[in-house]
Amino acid sequence: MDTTQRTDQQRSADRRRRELLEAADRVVLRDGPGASMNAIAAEAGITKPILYRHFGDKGGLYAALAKRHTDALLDSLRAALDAPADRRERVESTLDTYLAAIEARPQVYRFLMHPAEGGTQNDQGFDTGRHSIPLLRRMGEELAQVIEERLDLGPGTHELARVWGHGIVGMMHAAGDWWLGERPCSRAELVRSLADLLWGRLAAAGDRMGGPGF
Amino acid sequence: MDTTQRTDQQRSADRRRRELLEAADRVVLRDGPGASMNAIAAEAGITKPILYRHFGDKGGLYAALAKRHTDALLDSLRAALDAPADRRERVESTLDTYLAAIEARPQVYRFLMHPAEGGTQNDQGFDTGRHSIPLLRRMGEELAQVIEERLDLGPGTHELARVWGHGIVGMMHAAGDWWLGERPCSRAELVRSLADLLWGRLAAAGDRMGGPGF
DNA sequence: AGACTTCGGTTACCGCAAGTAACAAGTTAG
DNA sequence: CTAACTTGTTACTTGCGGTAACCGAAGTCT
Repeated sequence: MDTTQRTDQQRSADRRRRELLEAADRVVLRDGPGASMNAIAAEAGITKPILYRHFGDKGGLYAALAKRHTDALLDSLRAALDAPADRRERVESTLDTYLAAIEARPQVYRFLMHPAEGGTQNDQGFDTGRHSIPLLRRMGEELAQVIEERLDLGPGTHELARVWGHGIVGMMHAAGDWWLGERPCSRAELVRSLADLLWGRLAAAGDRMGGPGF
Repeated sequence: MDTTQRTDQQRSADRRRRELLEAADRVVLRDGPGASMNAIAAEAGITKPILYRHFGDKGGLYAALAKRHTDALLDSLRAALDAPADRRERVESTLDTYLAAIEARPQVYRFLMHPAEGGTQNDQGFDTGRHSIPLLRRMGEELAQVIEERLDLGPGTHELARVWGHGIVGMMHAAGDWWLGERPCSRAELVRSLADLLWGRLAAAGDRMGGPGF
């Protein structure tokens, strides 16, 4: 049981793990987030206990699965966020990247936004707010960091950037979700509308005559 | 079986239904959204099949439960949205009302944002985006309507208002969720930061020196 | 009065999915 | 040859959503 051996075994275990994840991916994309462990095991050509040996429990598997997609999406978002262009263009391009991703693979998206699913009885001692979707949290933090790095907002920049990061991500997510369901306009129009919102067009708009101004 | 009889029965059934809902409420608030039908029935002093007679299935019960809270929250939001004050004040008051609500009763909030929970295998032919939380959708539509009624946004007002409605609600939700978990600042500060974001401070902020402007 | 429906309710069950225990190779080390 | 470890299995337990079938106490019809 020397070092090289150990490494070999771990290598093999990692390869196996990746195979299992790919099988799980296929099943989840086919059957939705309610896919059973049995089904996943069958797709991978093995049986349940092996899955449990590798991932602990269903949550572990789903977390691992989510991490893959989350990382991938975050990478492309980072690219859009880092492109050499002015601020507005970059914001629009980031929004568009996100929307294009959820448009292209709605099942993945659906899975990422739905991961909790308390099978039996899960965490009772809940932290009053920890249930948020990991992907959203990560995107929020990431954006917050970018904002803080690049914008000069005076004192309190740190907190402000974080609020904005999570807020903007939430805006993008909710609008995207609604848009994906109803498809009321093109992606480009949606991007433009959201960027307009962030650019303060809500505050600048004139009141409609008749009632008190909004 | 004349009309009065029928009415009496229905009245009684409605009262019962309300009692059951209140029991369910207590259990869900105590045990979280994973509360079992057995537990709810026990809390109500009866057994499962009665719940099923009243609500069809778990989804029905949860939908009824969610509707109560959703309606209540929407009422208070409407009040804030309709108050006689200028636009910025009204936006801030609406944000604050929402945040105060989720702060006061995080369990209710948690439940409202989590209602899906496909028990067995549910809707497989999924509409690619219909899984969003009903409360968020309703809030988004409501806000969209208010925006459209009161703001003059030129051509395309209707679509623009809806995008903004859902986007703003999503911003509020995500930021609130994050805030509730980490409590990085006071509610008032959060409200101010979000309103600033909506007022275009992101676009107006100066670049930090060193990198390309965000 | 006595038979007949009709509530409000219960027990006992089905099916299914998560998770686990216990066991059966095959492989490598000493 | 045996001991330990990896990889896999079968078969089980537990718990939940959901349902079928039964039960008793009312009111109703004749």
